[in-house]
Amino acid sequence: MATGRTHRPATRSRGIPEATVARLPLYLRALTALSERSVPTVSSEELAAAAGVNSAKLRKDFSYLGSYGTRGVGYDVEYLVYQISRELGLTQDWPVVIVGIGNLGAALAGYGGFASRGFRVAALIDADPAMTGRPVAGIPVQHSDDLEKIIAEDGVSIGVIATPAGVAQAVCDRLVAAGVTSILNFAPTVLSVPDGVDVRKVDLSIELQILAFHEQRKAGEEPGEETAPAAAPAAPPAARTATDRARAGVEGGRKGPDGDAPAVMPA
Amino acid sequence: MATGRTHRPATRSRGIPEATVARLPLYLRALTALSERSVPTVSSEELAAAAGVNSAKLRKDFSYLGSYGTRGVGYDVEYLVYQISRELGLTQDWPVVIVGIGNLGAALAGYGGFASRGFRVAALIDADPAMTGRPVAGIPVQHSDDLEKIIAEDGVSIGVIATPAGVAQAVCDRLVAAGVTSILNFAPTVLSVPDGVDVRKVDLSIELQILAFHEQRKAGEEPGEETAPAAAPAAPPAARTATDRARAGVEGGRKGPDGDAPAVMPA
DNA sequence: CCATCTTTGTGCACGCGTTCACAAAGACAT
DNA sequence: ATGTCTTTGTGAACGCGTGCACAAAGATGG
Repeated sequence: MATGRTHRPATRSRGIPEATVARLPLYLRALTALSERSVPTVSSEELAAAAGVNSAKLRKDFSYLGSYGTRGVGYDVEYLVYQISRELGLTQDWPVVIVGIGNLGAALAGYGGFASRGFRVAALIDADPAMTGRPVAGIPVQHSDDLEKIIAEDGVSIGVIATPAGVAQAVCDRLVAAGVTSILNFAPTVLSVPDGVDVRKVDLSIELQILAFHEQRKAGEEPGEETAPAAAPAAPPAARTATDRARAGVEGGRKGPDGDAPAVMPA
Repeated sequence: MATGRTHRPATRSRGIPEATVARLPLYLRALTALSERSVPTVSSEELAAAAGVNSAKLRKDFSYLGSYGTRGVGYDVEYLVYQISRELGLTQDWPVVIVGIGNLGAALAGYGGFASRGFRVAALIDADPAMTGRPVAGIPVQHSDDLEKIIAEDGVSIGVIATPAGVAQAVCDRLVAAGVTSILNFAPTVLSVPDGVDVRKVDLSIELQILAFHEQRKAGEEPGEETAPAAAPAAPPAARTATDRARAGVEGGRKGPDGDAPAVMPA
Protein backbone atom coordinates (compact mmCIF):
# COMPACT_ATOMS: atom_id res chain seq x y z
CA MET A 1 0.00 0.00 0.00
CA ALA A 2 1.18 3.39 -0.83
CA THR A 3 0.33 4.77 2.49
CA GLY A 4 2.92 5.45 5.07
CA ARG A 5 2.19 6.85 8.39
CA THR A 6 4.41 9.51 9.71
CA HIS A 7 6.28 9.72 12.92
CA ARG A 8 3.32 10.84 14.95
CA PRO A 9 2.88 7.96 17.38
CA ALA A 10 -0.75 7.41 16.54
CA THR A 11 -2.33 9.46 19.30
CA ARG A 12 -4.55 6.52 20.23
CA SER A 13 -7.61 8.73 20.10
CA ARG A 14 -10.21 7.64 22.58
CA GLY A 15 -8.64 4.23 22.73
CA ILE A 16 -9.21 3.29 19.11
CA PRO A 17 -5.98 1.73 17.84
CA GLU A 18 -4.48 3.32 14.77
CA ALA A 19 -4.50 -0.01 12.96
CA THR A 20 -8.24 -0.21 13.50
CA VAL A 21 -8.80 3.32 12.26
CA ALA A 22 -6.92 2.45 9.09
CA ARG A 23 -9.30 -0.44 8.46
CA LEU A 24 -12.54 1.39 9.13
CA PRO A 25 -12.64 2.90 5.62
CA LEU A 26 -12.28 -0.62 4.24
CA TYR A 27 -15.25 -1.83 6.23
CA LEU A 28 -17.21 1.22 5.27
CA ARG A 29 -16.64 0.61 1.61
CA ALA A 30 -17.74 -3.01 1.86
CA LEU A 31 -20.77 -2.02 3.91
CA THR A 32 -21.74 0.67 1.42
CA ALA A 33 -21.69 -1.90 -1.34
CA LEU A 34 -23.95 -4.16 0.73
CA SER A 35 -26.22 -1.25 1.50
CA GLU A 36 -26.65 -0.52 -2.18
CA ARG A 37 -27.66 -4.11 -2.74
CA SER A 38 -30.16 -3.67 0.09
CA VAL A 39 -28.62 -6.34 2.24
CA PRO A 40 -30.06 -5.80 5.73
CA THR A 41 -27.55 -7.64 7.91
CA VAL A 42 -24.14 -9.16 7.52
CA SER A 43 -22.08 -11.54 9.63
CA SER A 44 -18.54 -10.77 10.67
CA GLU A 45 -17.42 -13.65 8.51
CA GLU A 46 -19.02 -12.30 5.35
CA LEU A 47 -17.98 -8.72 5.93
CA ALA A 48 -14.46 -9.73 6.77
CA ALA A 49 -14.21 -11.65 3.51
CA ALA A 50 -15.48 -8.63 1.60
CA ALA A 51 -12.96 -6.37 3.27
CA GLY A 52 -10.14 -8.85 2.93
CA VAL A 53 -9.42 -9.26 6.61
CA ASN A 54 -9.69 -11.82 9.37
CA SER A 55 -13.14 -12.10 10.96
CA ALA A 56 -11.75 -12.06 14.48
CA LYS A 57 -9.87 -8.90 13.68
CA LEU A 58 -13.02 -7.32 12.33
CA ARG A 59 -15.01 -8.16 15.42
CA LYS A 60 -12.28 -6.79 17.64
CA ASP A 61 -12.16 -3.64 15.57
CA PHE A 62 -15.89 -3.15 15.93
CA SER A 63 -15.68 -3.82 19.63
CA TYR A 64 -13.67 -0.62 19.97
CA LEU A 65 -16.59 1.30 18.56
CA GLY A 66 -19.07 -0.36 20.86
CA SER A 67 -21.32 -3.37 20.56
CA TYR A 68 -23.22 -2.83 17.38
CA GLY A 69 -23.83 -6.46 16.49
CA THR A 70 -26.51 -8.94 17.40
CA ARG A 71 -25.36 -12.40 18.41
CA GLY A 72 -26.74 -15.11 16.24
CA VAL A 73 -27.58 -12.60 13.53
CA GLY A 74 -24.72 -10.29 12.68
CA TYR A 75 -24.49 -6.56 12.08
CA ASP A 76 -27.17 -4.22 10.82
CA VAL A 77 -25.68 -2.82 7.64
CA GLU A 78 -27.30 0.61 7.64
CA TYR A 79 -26.65 1.20 11.27
CA LEU A 80 -23.02 0.20 10.96
CA VAL A 81 -22.55 2.43 7.91
CA TYR A 82 -23.79 5.31 9.97
CA GLN A 83 -21.71 4.51 13.03
CA ILE A 84 -18.49 4.13 11.10
CA SER A 85 -19.19 7.24 9.06
CA ARG A 86 -19.74 9.16 12.22
CA GLU A 87 -16.64 7.74 13.83
CA LEU A 88 -14.54 8.70 10.84
CA GLY A 89 -16.01 12.18 10.80
CA LEU A 90 -17.67 11.66 7.45
CA THR A 91 -21.01 13.03 8.51
CA GLN A 92 -19.61 16.49 8.18
CA ASP A 93 -18.22 18.35 5.24
CA TRP A 94 -14.46 18.59 4.84
CA PRO A 95 -13.22 21.27 2.49
CA VAL A 96 -9.93 20.25 0.91
CA VAL A 97 -7.38 22.23 -1.08
CA ILE A 98 -5.12 20.67 -3.66
CA VAL A 99 -1.82 22.45 -4.14
CA GLY A 100 0.13 21.79 -7.31
CA ILE A 101 -2.05 21.29 -10.35
CA GLY A 102 0.28 19.34 -12.57
CA ASN A 103 -0.51 15.98 -14.08
CA LEU A 104 -1.22 14.40 -10.76
CA GLY A 105 -2.98 17.33 -9.15
CA ALA A 106 -5.29 17.59 -12.12
CA ALA A 107 -6.00 13.88 -11.98
CA LEU A 108 -6.83 14.13 -8.30
CA ALA A 109 -9.08 17.11 -8.90
CA GLY A 110 -10.83 15.16 -11.63
CA TYR A 111 -11.85 12.26 -9.50
CA GLY A 112 -15.40 12.85 -8.35
CA GLY A 113 -14.89 10.80 -5.28
CA PHE A 114 -14.08 13.83 -3.20
CA ALA A 115 -17.66 14.94 -3.18
CA SER A 116 -19.07 11.51 -2.52
CA ARG A 117 -17.94 11.05 1.03
CA GLY A 118 -17.85 14.28 2.88
CA PHE A 119 -14.84 15.70 1.08
CA ARG A 120 -15.20 18.76 -1.09
CA VAL A 121 -12.54 20.34 -3.25
CA ALA A 122 -12.60 23.88 -1.96
CA ALA A 123 -9.82 25.13 -4.18
CA LEU A 124 -7.08 24.23 -6.60
CA ILE A 125 -3.86 26.15 -6.11
CA ASP A 126 -0.82 26.43 -8.34
CA ALA A 127 2.22 28.67 -8.42
CA ASP A 128 2.23 29.00 -12.21
CA PRO A 129 0.55 32.28 -13.25
CA ALA A 130 -0.32 30.69 -16.58
CA MET A 131 -2.57 28.25 -14.75
CA THR A 132 -4.42 30.89 -12.78
CA GLY A 133 -8.06 31.08 -13.73
CA ARG A 134 -7.92 28.04 -15.96
CA PRO A 135 -10.62 25.61 -14.94
CA VAL A 136 -9.49 22.11 -14.09
CA ALA A 137 -12.24 19.60 -13.56
CA GLY A 138 -14.65 22.50 -13.48
CA ILE A 139 -12.80 24.35 -10.75
CA PRO A 140 -10.76 27.44 -11.56
CA VAL A 141 -7.14 27.28 -10.49
CA GLN A 142 -6.09 30.01 -8.08
CA HIS A 143 -2.66 31.43 -7.63
CA SER A 144 -0.60 30.37 -4.67
CA ASP A 145 -0.24 33.98 -3.55
CA ASP A 146 -3.79 33.66 -2.27
CA LEU A 147 -3.16 30.42 -0.41
CA GLU A 148 -3.50 31.86 3.06
CA LYS A 149 -6.65 33.77 2.18
CA ILE A 150 -8.29 30.70 0.65
CA ILE A 151 -7.50 28.51 3.64
CA ALA A 152 -8.82 31.06 6.07
CA GLU A 153 -11.99 31.96 4.20
CA ASP A 154 -13.11 28.40 3.56
CA GLY A 155 -11.97 27.07 6.89
CA VAL A 156 -9.86 24.42 5.22
CA SER A 157 -8.16 21.98 7.55
CA ILE A 158 -7.04 19.33 5.07
CA GLY A 159 -4.50 20.00 2.36
CA VAL A 160 -3.25 17.81 -0.46
CA ILE A 161 0.27 18.47 -1.72
CA ALA A 162 0.88 17.42 -5.31
CA THR A 163 3.76 19.75 -6.05
CA PRO A 164 7.31 18.94 -7.09
CA ALA A 165 9.40 17.71 -4.20
CA GLY A 166 11.53 20.80 -4.09
CA VAL A 167 8.76 23.09 -2.96
CA ALA A 168 6.74 20.62 -0.92
CA GLN A 169 8.18 21.61 2.45
CA ALA A 170 7.65 25.29 1.75
CA VAL A 171 4.06 24.67 0.67
CA CYS A 172 3.57 22.52 3.73
CA ASP A 173 4.87 25.26 6.01
CA ARG A 174 2.52 27.78 4.46
CA LEU A 175 -0.44 25.45 4.73
CA VAL A 176 0.28 24.75 8.37
CA ALA A 177 0.83 28.40 9.17
CA ALA A 178 -2.49 29.19 7.54
CA GLY A 179 -4.30 26.71 9.73
CA VAL A 180 -4.21 23.37 7.95
CA THR A 181 -3.75 20.51 10.42
CA SER A 182 -3.92 17.46 8.15
CA ILE A 183 -1.80 16.95 5.07
CA LEU A 184 -1.82 14.30 2.41
CA ASN A 185 1.56 14.41 0.72
CA PHE A 186 2.15 13.09 -2.78
CA ALA A 187 5.57 14.68 -3.15
CA PRO A 188 8.52 12.35 -2.59
CA THR A 189 9.84 14.16 0.44
CA VAL A 190 9.80 13.76 4.16
CA LEU A 191 7.76 16.65 5.52
CA SER A 192 8.46 17.99 8.95
CA VAL A 193 5.53 19.51 10.74
CA PRO A 194 4.83 20.74 14.25
CA ASP A 195 3.04 18.60 16.77
CA GLY A 196 -0.66 18.42 16.26
CA VAL A 197 -0.40 18.24 12.49
CA ASP A 198 -0.99 14.90 10.79
CA VAL A 199 0.84 13.95 7.66
CA ARG A 200 0.15 10.94 5.52
CA LYS A 201 2.11 10.23 2.42
CA VAL A 202 1.37 8.52 -0.84
CA ASP A 203 4.51 7.52 -2.62
CA LEU A 204 4.42 5.55 -5.83
CA SER A 205 8.16 5.25 -5.98
CA ILE A 206 8.40 3.62 -2.59
CA GLU A 207 5.63 1.18 -3.39
CA LEU A 208 7.31 0.10 -6.58
CA GLN A 209 10.61 -0.38 -4.83
CA ILE A 210 9.01 -2.57 -2.20
CA LEU A 211 7.42 -4.65 -4.92
CA ALA A 212 10.75 -4.89 -6.70
CA PHE A 213 12.35 -6.20 -3.53
CA HIS A 214 9.88 -9.05 -3.24
CA GLU A 215 9.97 -9.64 -6.96
CA GLN A 216 13.70 -10.05 -6.84
CA ARG A 217 13.32 -12.51 -4.02
CA LYS A 218 10.83 -14.56 -5.97
CA ALA A 219 12.99 -14.64 -9.05
CA GLY A 220 16.38 -15.13 -7.51
CA GLU A 221 16.38 -18.31 -5.49
CA GLU A 222 19.85 -19.17 -6.75
CA PRO A 223 22.19 -19.12 -3.76
CA GLY A 224 25.67 -17.71 -3.52
CA GLU A 225 25.68 -14.17 -4.74
CA GLU A 226 26.13 -12.48 -1.45
CA THR A 227 29.80 -11.74 -1.75
CA ALA A 228 31.09 -9.55 -4.56
CA PRO A 229 28.32 -9.35 -7.17
CA ALA A 230 30.84 -9.12 -9.97
CA ALA A 231 30.06 -5.63 -11.26
CA ALA A 232 30.44 -4.13 -7.82
CA PRO A 233 30.61 -0.38 -7.53
CA ALA A 234 33.65 0.66 -5.63
CA ALA A 235 34.45 1.21 -2.02
CA PRO A 236 34.77 -1.48 0.61
CA PRO A 237 32.95 -0.53 3.77
CA ALA A 238 35.54 -0.22 6.46
CA ALA A 239 38.69 0.93 4.74
CA ARG A 240 38.58 4.67 4.40
CA THR A 241 39.69 7.08 7.03
CA ALA A 242 37.91 10.27 7.79
CA THR A 243 40.89 12.24 6.55
CA ASP A 244 40.43 10.61 3.19
CA ARG A 245 37.85 13.17 2.31
CA ALA A 246 39.01 13.64 -1.28
CA ARG A 247 35.89 12.54 -3.05
CA ALA A 248 36.28 10.66 -6.30
CA GLY A 249 33.31 12.32 -8.00
CA VAL A 250 29.74 11.10 -7.95
CA GLU A 251 29.58 7.62 -9.42
CA GLY A 252 27.27 6.95 -12.34
CA GLY A 253 25.45 9.70 -14.17
CA ARG A 254 22.48 10.57 -12.04
CA LYS A 255 21.49 13.91 -13.34
CA GLY A 256 19.78 17.04 -12.09
CA PRO A 257 19.46 18.27 -8.56
CA ASP A 258 16.95 16.35 -6.57
CA GLY A 259 14.91 19.26 -5.35
CA ASP A 260 12.64 20.03 -8.24
CA ALA A 261 11.96 16.61 -9.57
CA PRO A 262 8.36 16.03 -10.59
CA ALA A 263 6.14 14.79 -7.85
CA VAL A 264 5.44 11.22 -6.94
CA MET A 265 8.10 9.23 -8.69
CA PRO A 266 11.64 10.62 -8.72
CA ALA A 267 13.36 8.62 -6.09
CA MET B 1 0.80 7.10 4.37
CA ALA B 2 -1.36 5.97 1.63
CA THR B 3 0.15 2.60 1.39
CA GLY B 4 -1.50 -0.46 2.77
CA ARG B 5 -0.05 -3.84 2.68
CA THR B 6 -2.19 -6.75 1.74
CA HIS B 7 -2.87 -9.91 3.59
CA ARG B 8 0.32 -11.62 2.57
CA PRO B 9 2.15 -12.09 5.86
CA ALA B 10 5.34 -10.48 4.60
CA THR B 11 7.30 -13.59 3.72
CA ARG B 12 10.22 -12.40 5.83
CA SER B 13 12.58 -12.79 2.92
CA ARG B 14 16.04 -13.74 4.07
CA GLY B 15 15.26 -12.43 7.50
CA ILE B 16 14.76 -8.79 6.53
CA PRO B 17 11.63 -7.58 8.35
CA GLU B 18 8.93 -6.14 6.18
CA ALA B 19 8.96 -2.92 8.15
CA THR B 20 12.62 -2.51 7.34
CA VAL B 21 12.07 -3.19 3.65
CA ALA B 22 9.45 -0.46 3.61
CA ARG B 23 11.96 2.02 4.97
CA LEU B 24 14.84 1.16 2.66
CA PRO B 25 13.48 3.34 -0.16
CA LEU B 26 13.35 6.22 2.29
CA TYR B 27 16.98 5.78 3.22
CA LEU B 28 17.91 5.37 -0.41
CA ARG B 29 16.27 8.65 -1.31
CA ALA B 30 18.05 10.51 1.46
CA LEU B 31 21.34 8.91 0.54
CA THR B 32 20.92 9.78 -3.11
CA ALA B 33 20.44 13.40 -2.17
CA LEU B 34 23.62 13.29 -0.12
CA SER B 35 25.43 11.60 -2.96
CA GLU B 36 24.45 14.38 -5.33
CA ARG B 37 25.87 16.87 -2.90
CA SER B 38 29.04 14.76 -2.84
CA VAL B 39 28.83 14.06 0.86
CA PRO B 40 31.21 11.16 1.49
CA THR B 41 29.98 9.79 4.79
CA VAL B 42 26.98 10.22 7.01
CA SER B 43 26.23 9.29 10.58
CA SER B 44 23.19 7.31 11.57
CA GLU B 45 21.94 10.37 13.40
CA GLU B 46 22.12 12.64 10.36
CA LEU B 47 20.71 10.11 7.96
CA ALA B 48 17.90 9.23 10.32
CA ALA B 49 16.95 12.88 10.58
CA ALA B 50 16.91 13.19 6.80
CA ALA B 51 14.73 10.13 6.46
CA GLY B 52 12.46 11.12 9.30
CA VAL B 53 13.11 8.12 11.50
CA ASN B 54 14.79 7.20 14.76
CA SER B 55 18.54 6.67 14.57
CA ALA B 56 18.42 3.44 16.54
CA LYS B 57 15.83 2.11 14.13
CA LEU B 58 17.99 3.04 11.20
CA ARG B 59 21.01 1.29 12.63
CA LYS B 60 19.00 -1.82 13.31
CA ASP B 61 17.59 -1.71 9.82
CA PHE B 62 21.07 -1.53 8.35
CA SER B 63 22.24 -4.30 10.60
CA TYR B 64 19.89 -6.64 8.74
CA LEU B 65 21.75 -5.87 5.55
CA GLY B 66 25.14 -6.43 7.12
CA SER B 67 27.68 -4.18 8.76
CA TYR B 68 28.28 -1.41 6.32
CA GLY B 69 29.20 1.32 8.76
CA THR B 70 32.45 2.35 10.36
CA ARG B 71 32.40 3.05 14.05
CA GLY B 72 33.43 6.50 14.97
CA VAL B 73 32.82 7.69 11.40
CA GLY B 74 29.46 6.64 10.01
CA TYR B 75 28.37 5.16 6.72
CA ASP B 76 29.96 5.55 3.32
CA VAL B 77 27.26 7.18 1.24
CA GLU B 78 28.13 5.74 -2.16
CA TYR B 79 28.62 2.26 -0.84
CA LEU B 80 25.35 2.32 1.03
CA VAL B 81 23.49 3.62 -2.01
CA TYR B 82 24.77 0.66 -3.93
CA GLN B 83 24.02 -1.88 -1.23
CA ILE B 84 20.47 -0.71 -0.71
CA SER B 85 19.85 -0.47 -4.45
CA ARG B 86 21.05 -4.00 -4.84
CA GLU B 87 19.00 -5.22 -1.92
CA LEU B 88 15.88 -3.63 -3.36
CA GLY B 89 16.55 -5.09 -6.75
CA LEU B 90 17.06 -1.72 -8.34
CA THR B 91 20.23 -2.66 -10.14
CA GLN B 92 18.17 -4.46 -12.70
CA ASP B 93 15.54 -3.20 -15.10
CA TRP B 94 11.89 -3.74 -14.21
CA PRO B 95 9.44 -3.41 -17.08
CA VAL B 96 6.07 -2.20 -15.83
CA VAL B 97 2.69 -2.05 -17.50
CA ILE B 98 0.03 0.47 -16.58
CA VAL B 99 -3.52 -0.69 -17.18
CA GLY B 100 -6.24 1.92 -17.36
CA ILE B 101 -5.15 5.15 -19.00
CA GLY B 102 -7.67 7.56 -17.58
CA ASN B 103 -6.79 10.69 -15.68
CA LEU B 104 -4.73 8.86 -13.15
CA GLY B 105 -3.14 6.36 -15.48
CA ALA B 106 -2.05 9.16 -17.77
CA ALA B 107 -0.63 11.08 -14.84
CA LEU B 108 1.34 8.05 -13.71
CA ALA B 109 2.64 7.46 -17.22
CA GLY B 110 3.71 11.09 -17.38
CA TYR B 111 5.92 11.02 -14.36
CA GLY B 112 9.45 10.43 -15.55
CA GLY B 113 10.42 8.82 -12.31
CA PHE B 114 9.77 5.37 -13.65
CA ALA B 115 12.87 5.47 -15.77
CA SER B 116 15.05 6.96 -13.09
CA ARG B 117 15.29 4.03 -10.75
CA GLY B 118 15.20 0.79 -12.61
CA PHE B 119 11.57 0.96 -13.59
CA ARG B 120 10.57 1.27 -17.23
CA VAL B 121 7.09 1.74 -18.60
CA ALA B 122 6.90 -1.16 -20.99
CA ALA B 123 3.33 -0.48 -22.10
CA LEU B 124 0.17 1.48 -21.49
CA ILE B 125 -3.00 -0.56 -21.81
CA ASP B 126 -6.60 0.58 -22.01
CA ALA B 127 -9.87 -1.10 -22.90
CA ASP B 128 -11.21 1.88 -24.84
CA PRO B 129 -10.63 1.38 -28.59
CA ALA B 130 -10.65 5.13 -29.01
CA MET B 131 -7.49 5.31 -26.93
CA THR B 132 -5.62 2.67 -28.89
CA GLY B 133 -2.62 4.08 -30.68
CA ARG B 134 -2.91 7.47 -29.07
CA PRO B 135 0.39 8.40 -27.50
CA VAL B 136 0.30 9.28 -23.82
CA ALA B 137 3.50 10.67 -22.40
CA GLY B 138 5.19 9.57 -25.59
CA ILE B 139 4.05 5.99 -25.33
CA PRO B 140 1.30 4.68 -27.59
CA VAL B 141 -1.66 3.15 -25.77
CA GLN B 142 -2.34 -0.45 -26.64
CA HIS B 143 -5.66 -2.24 -26.48
CA SER B 144 -6.35 -4.56 -23.62
CA ASP B 145 -7.01 -7.42 -26.02
CA ASP B 146 -3.26 -7.64 -26.37
CA LEU B 147 -2.57 -7.64 -22.64
CA GLU B 148 -1.38 -11.22 -22.46
CA LYS B 149 0.84 -10.85 -25.48
CA ILE B 150 2.44 -7.67 -24.13
CA ILE B 151 3.15 -9.21 -20.74
CA ALA B 152 4.68 -12.28 -22.26
CA GLU B 153 6.81 -10.55 -24.87
CA ASP B 154 8.31 -7.99 -22.55
CA GLY B 155 8.63 -10.32 -19.61
CA VAL B 156 6.65 -7.96 -17.41
CA SER B 157 6.32 -8.98 -13.79
CA ILE B 158 4.98 -5.76 -12.28
CA GLY B 159 1.59 -4.34 -13.18
CA VAL B 160 -0.07 -1.09 -12.17
CA ILE B 161 -3.87 -1.07 -12.11
CA ALA B 162 -5.42 2.36 -12.59
CA THR B 163 -8.78 1.23 -13.91
CA PRO B 164 -12.25 1.81 -12.50
CA ALA B 165 -12.97 -0.39 -9.51
CA GLY B 166 -15.51 -2.47 -11.36
CA VAL B 167 -13.01 -4.05 -13.69
CA ALA B 168 -9.98 -4.08 -11.40
CA GLN B 169 -10.39 -7.68 -10.28
CA ALA B 170 -10.85 -8.88 -13.84
CA VAL B 171 -7.77 -6.98 -14.98
CA CYS B 172 -5.88 -8.34 -12.00
CA ASP B 173 -6.85 -11.90 -12.86
CA ARG B 174 -5.68 -11.46 -16.43
CA LEU B 175 -2.40 -9.91 -15.35
CA VAL B 176 -1.73 -12.74 -12.94
CA ALA B 177 -2.69 -15.37 -15.46
CA ALA B 178 -0.31 -13.77 -17.93
CA GLY B 179 2.57 -14.00 -15.48
CA VAL B 180 2.55 -10.80 -13.44
CA THR B 181 3.49 -11.47 -9.83
CA SER B 182 3.48 -7.98 -8.34
CA ILE B 183 0.59 -5.56 -8.55
CA LEU B 184 0.23 -1.96 -7.50
CA ASN B 185 -3.47 -1.27 -7.21
CA PHE B 186 -4.93 2.23 -7.44
CA ALA B 187 -8.52 1.05 -7.79
CA PRO B 188 -10.60 1.21 -4.62
CA THR B 189 -11.17 -2.51 -4.37
CA VAL B 190 -9.82 -5.41 -2.42
CA LEU B 191 -8.05 -7.62 -4.91
CA SER B 192 -7.78 -11.31 -4.32
CA VAL B 193 -4.78 -13.03 -5.78
CA PRO B 194 -3.21 -16.46 -5.51
CA ASP B 195 -0.29 -17.13 -3.21
CA GLY B 196 2.99 -15.87 -4.49
CA VAL B 197 1.53 -12.68 -5.91
CA ASP B 198 2.14 -9.44 -4.06
CA VAL B 199 -0.41 -6.68 -4.03
CA ARG B 200 0.09 -3.22 -2.68
CA LYS B 201 -2.62 -0.65 -2.78
CA VAL B 202 -2.70 3.10 -3.02
CA ASP B 203 -6.01 4.49 -1.92
CA LEU B 204 -6.58 8.22 -1.71
CA SER B 205 -10.03 7.79 -0.28
CA ILE B 206 -8.81 5.74 2.64
CA GLU B 207 -6.05 8.19 3.40
CA LEU B 208 -8.44 11.11 3.46
CA GLN B 209 -10.81 9.26 5.74
CA ILE B 210 -8.04 8.48 8.16
CA LEU B 211 -7.06 12.14 8.18
CA ALA B 212 -10.68 13.10 8.73
CA PHE B 213 -10.83 10.83 11.74
CA HIS B 214 -7.91 12.52 13.42
CA GLU B 215 -9.12 15.92 12.30
CA GLN B 216 -12.44 15.32 13.96
CA ARG B 217 -10.67 14.29 17.11
CA LYS B 218 -8.63 17.46 17.15
CA ALA B 219 -11.63 19.68 16.58
CA GLY B 220 -14.17 18.01 18.80
CA GLU B 221 -12.93 17.91 22.32
CA GLU B 222 -16.40 18.77 23.59
CA PRO B 223 -17.59 15.80 25.64
CA GLY B 224 -21.01 14.22 25.72
CA GLU B 225 -22.05 13.43 22.20
CA GLU B 226 -21.68 9.71 22.37
CA THR B 227 -25.33 8.83 22.77
CA ALA B 228 -27.87 9.83 20.16
CA PRO B 229 -26.22 12.51 18.05
CA ALA B 230 -29.54 14.25 17.44
CA ALA B 231 -29.88 13.68 13.71
CA ALA B 232 -29.38 9.95 14.11
CA PRO B 233 -30.15 7.76 11.14
CA ALA B 234 -32.59 5.09 12.09
CA ALA B 235 -32.29 1.61 13.43
CA PRO B 236 -31.18 0.71 16.92
CA PRO B 237 -28.63 -2.04 16.85
CA ALA B 238 -30.22 -4.99 18.57
CA ALA B 239 -33.91 -4.72 17.82
CA ARG B 240 -34.57 -6.32 14.52
CA THR B 241 -35.10 -10.03 14.01
CA ALA B 242 -33.82 -11.96 11.10
CA THR B 243 -37.34 -12.50 9.81
CA ASP B 244 -37.71 -8.76 9.59
CA ARG B 245 -36.15 -8.83 6.17
CA ALA B 246 -38.54 -6.39 4.56
CA ARG B 247 -36.10 -3.69 3.68
CA ALA B 248 -37.23 -0.11 3.89
CA GLY B 249 -35.37 1.02 0.78
CA VAL B 250 -31.83 2.30 0.69
CA GLU B 251 -31.54 5.36 2.88
CA GLY B 252 -30.29 8.61 1.42
CA GLY B 253 -29.67 9.03 -2.27
CA ARG B 254 -26.40 7.37 -2.97
CA LYS B 255 -26.53 6.88 -6.65
CA GLY B 256 -25.09 4.52 -9.22
CA PRO B 257 -23.87 0.97 -8.78
CA ASP B 258 -20.55 0.81 -7.07
CA GLY B 259 -18.79 -1.32 -9.65
CA ASP B 260 -17.77 1.21 -12.24
CA ALA B 261 -16.90 4.18 -10.14
CA PRO B 262 -13.80 6.04 -11.31
CA ALA B 263 -10.60 4.81 -9.81
CA VAL B 264 -8.97 6.02 -6.63
CA MET B 265 -11.66 7.96 -4.88
CA PRO B 266 -15.17 6.54 -4.97
CA ALA B 267 -15.69 5.10 -1.59
C1' DC C 1 -41.04 -22.01 28.23
C1' DC C 2 -37.19 -24.75 27.09
C1' DA C 3 -33.62 -26.57 23.96
C1' DT C 4 -30.69 -25.86 20.22
C1' DC C 5 -28.00 -23.35 17.17
C1' DT C 6 -25.69 -19.37 15.38
C1' DT C 7 -22.73 -15.55 15.93
C1' DT C 8 -20.81 -12.03 18.67
C1' DG C 9 -17.47 -10.16 22.03
C1' DT C 10 -13.18 -10.92 24.34
C1' DG C 11 -9.47 -13.09 27.45
C1' DC C 12 -5.17 -14.81 26.42
C1' DA C 13 -0.92 -15.89 24.26
C1' DC C 14 2.30 -15.06 20.78
C1' DG C 15 5.22 -12.59 17.61
C1' DC C 16 6.80 -8.44 15.39
C1' DG C 17 8.53 -3.87 15.72
C1' DT C 18 10.38 -0.13 18.42
C1' DT C 19 13.25 1.88 21.72
C1' DC C 20 16.69 2.16 25.26
C1' DA C 21 21.13 1.77 26.72
C1' DC C 22 25.63 0.08 26.50
C1' DA C 23 29.67 -2.53 25.17
C1' DA C 24 32.76 -3.06 21.31
C1' DA C 25 35.15 -1.08 17.51
C1' DG C 26 37.72 1.87 15.38
C1' DA C 27 39.48 6.75 14.31
C1' DC C 28 42.35 10.36 15.91
C1' DA C 29 45.73 12.79 18.82
C1' DT C 30 49.73 12.75 21.43
C1' DA D 1 51.88 2.61 21.30
C1' DT D 2 48.52 4.24 24.28
C1' DG D 3 44.47 6.88 25.61
C1' DT D 4 40.42 9.36 24.45
C1' DC D 5 36.45 10.14 21.92
C1' DT D 6 32.96 9.20 18.55
C1' DT D 7 29.69 6.20 16.53
C1' DT D 8 28.19 1.72 15.38
C1' DG D 9 25.91 -2.72 16.32
C1' DT D 10 22.94 -5.22 19.33
C1' DG D 11 20.98 -7.46 23.73
C1' DA D 12 16.98 -6.89 26.24
C1' DA D 13 12.60 -4.99 27.56
C1' DC D 14 8.36 -3.22 26.27
C1' DG D 15 4.11 -2.37 23.78
C1' DC D 16 1.08 -2.99 19.97
C1' DG D 17 -1.36 -5.87 16.84
C1' DT D 18 -3.00 -10.42 15.53
C1' DG D 19 -5.28 -14.72 15.89
C1' DC D 20 -7.13 -18.53 18.61
C1' DA D 21 -10.62 -20.35 21.03
C1' DC D 22 -14.45 -20.10 23.95
C1' DA D 23 -18.09 -18.38 26.89
C1' DA D 24 -22.10 -15.46 26.73
C1' DA D 25 -26.03 -13.65 24.26
C1' DG D 26 -29.74 -13.91 21.74
C1' DA D 27 -32.56 -15.79 17.88
C1' DT D 28 -35.23 -19.63 16.29
C1' DG D 29 -38.10 -23.75 16.63
C1' DG D 30 -40.89 -26.86 19.00
